[in-house]
Amino acid sequence: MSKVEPRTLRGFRDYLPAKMIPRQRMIESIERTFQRFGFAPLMTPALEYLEILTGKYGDEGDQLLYRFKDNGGRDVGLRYDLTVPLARVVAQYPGEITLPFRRYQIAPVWRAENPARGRFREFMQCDADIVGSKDMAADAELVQLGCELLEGLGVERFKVRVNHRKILSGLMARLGITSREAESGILRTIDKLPKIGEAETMKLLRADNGLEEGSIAKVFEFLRIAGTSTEVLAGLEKIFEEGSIGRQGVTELREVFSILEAAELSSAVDIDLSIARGLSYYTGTIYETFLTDLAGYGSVMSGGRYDELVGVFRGESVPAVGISLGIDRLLEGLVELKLLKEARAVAPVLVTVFGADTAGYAARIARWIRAAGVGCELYPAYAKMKKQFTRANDMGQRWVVIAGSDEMAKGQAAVKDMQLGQQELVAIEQLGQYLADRVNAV
RNA sequence: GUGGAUGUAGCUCAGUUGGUUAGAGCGCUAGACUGUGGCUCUGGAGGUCGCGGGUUCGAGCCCCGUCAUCCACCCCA
Repeated sequence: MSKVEPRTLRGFRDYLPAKMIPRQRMIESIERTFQRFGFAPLMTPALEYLEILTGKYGDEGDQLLYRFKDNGGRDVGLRYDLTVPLARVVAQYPGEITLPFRRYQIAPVWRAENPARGRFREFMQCDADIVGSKDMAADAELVQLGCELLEGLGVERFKVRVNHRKILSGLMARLGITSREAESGILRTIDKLPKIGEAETMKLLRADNGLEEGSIAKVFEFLRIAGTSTEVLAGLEKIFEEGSIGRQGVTELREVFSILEAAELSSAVDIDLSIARGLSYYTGTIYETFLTDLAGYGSVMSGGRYDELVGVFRGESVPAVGISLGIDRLLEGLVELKLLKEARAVAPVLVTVFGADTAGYAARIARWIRAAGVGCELYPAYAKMKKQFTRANDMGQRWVVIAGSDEMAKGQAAVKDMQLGQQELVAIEQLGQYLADRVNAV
């Protein structure tokens, strides 16, 4: 056989143990948080009929779908997110799903994007959604969940930025914009404000979006509304007439924030009127979350309300809100911030093996240690002690259990704590307990 | 997808106006230390100079193509 060049596809990555161990721990933490909030697990296939996926993400999104014909000639696509499959499931099993339905799903999604820092073609999303509630209690609950997800991962410095589609629609109504194209063009320009500044934004609004001075003034009257959430809401209320669509958005956001404040969680949450979100299915609140210390890095967690999406599959519309954490982007972000300690070994204990004469004794010791619930690796070859110690050191294993012929003769093992540099002789029947006490104390 | 930059050992990089056998640090490995890791010292292994073509007596260096990576735009988890 000719040699095949080992390589991975652009935008796709291998996760070696040093990354995979912390990643798996993150996923476990996220899953625990989801369950603590009463969300139930759901799994759906990676492949969907293409028609399920198309038309849900906007023109840009459609371009980014991985699509092909399967072996039977069917048009299929790899899922682009976990929200559309959820909407499909809710519509497909009306008899088996009790509304409001709270589910979580942790699974990879695929987007044929141009890879960049923190952006991949295959990445894991962690989604939680509440389907079947139109009330802001659900929106607030998901924001709270989002904050706790990040806190549970040890991320302290982040900000959830919240906006509302109806507020943006209200602005469009004030500008007399009716076409969806013009609207998304303007939103795209507005979205750049934090990056390019006011003067440039004005230029673009004039040049790219063809807005008149009066309209530009209205956009900035809107964008300059700043301050605490209470102040922003008050400012918006002055702009939007009672009964207008914009006013509805303000009222809903006000409700979300009053719940967050009462729950004492509003400090990590801000209103940001420039957040637009590209996915076209959002209809209400929208969220994007940024790491405070990585300005310019993409959103690590986002979501929003999509009251019309389920209706696409069901006829009657069912209101829904969701939030999605991108674990791979977050992981890379934490690596950049040096907040992630890479770990190489899963088991904290290494049992030495010197030769055929003591291998059986070492295997028996390892069995006892494992029976005590302690992760334990048996050195997989006959090697010099020095070599085995070096490995334990490199792997970050704190305890080395020496099972040589001297120990075997006495029914003992020497346990060395690599961190303290101290060593003790322990009878093997006490070894499991001895190590369990120490490992659990860490 | 568009524009710009980069591609030399496992990693970070050096490599003078194209000139014989391509270097350093770190890492890896063996030993100094014949039952003990981290520190130190000594030796060793490891490179189709991303890949393909061209110019040249001669290419890591110049030209073309290609692939990959990074940055910006775009968009987002």
